[in-house]
Amino acid sequence: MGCPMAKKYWLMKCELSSCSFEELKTDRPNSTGKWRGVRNYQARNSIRDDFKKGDLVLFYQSNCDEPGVPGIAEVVKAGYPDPSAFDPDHTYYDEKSDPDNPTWYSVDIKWKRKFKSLVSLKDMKARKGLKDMKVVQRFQRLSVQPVTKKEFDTICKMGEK
DNA sequence: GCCAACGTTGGC
DNA sequence: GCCAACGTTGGC
Repeated sequence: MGCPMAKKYWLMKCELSSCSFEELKTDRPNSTGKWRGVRNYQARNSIRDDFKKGDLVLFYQSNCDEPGVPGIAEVVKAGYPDPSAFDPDHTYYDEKSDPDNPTWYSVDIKWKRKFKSLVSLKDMKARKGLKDMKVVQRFQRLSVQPVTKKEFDTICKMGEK
């Protein structure tokens, strides 16, 4: 364990229709959104094991005219069981998830900063230093992806232009 | 709205 | 435990 307090960086995808970056800021108590309904094991593992309070998140919007990253959010609460999996009335209910040994996990993220301009997927693809990012690769559907500090910084710089 | 990729499901 | 079928994702 070299540096246990080191911040981690993430990219989280969200469909524009279900939660825009603006909504996170203005429509959520304390500008904090509860990330529910992740039903993918790889993403689950990241959320359960690797997310830490204070980690920074690139908020990526998919399924819209201009897919891209409008800004940054911060992890405020990490790796707790996803309550929606235990609620039979909820869209994301999963009868196989046991409250004593939950299958699915949640994370809370807080709106932090909006870029001057959207960093679009197109721009990210055009940038050589970002070509290893999962999100620029075609058919990469994983909704929670780790990002390096360098990639994170590059995107911040692009957004502040 | 098309369609490629890929995760999940379920029959065997 | 293989693998075909099916559903979902998401850029275009």
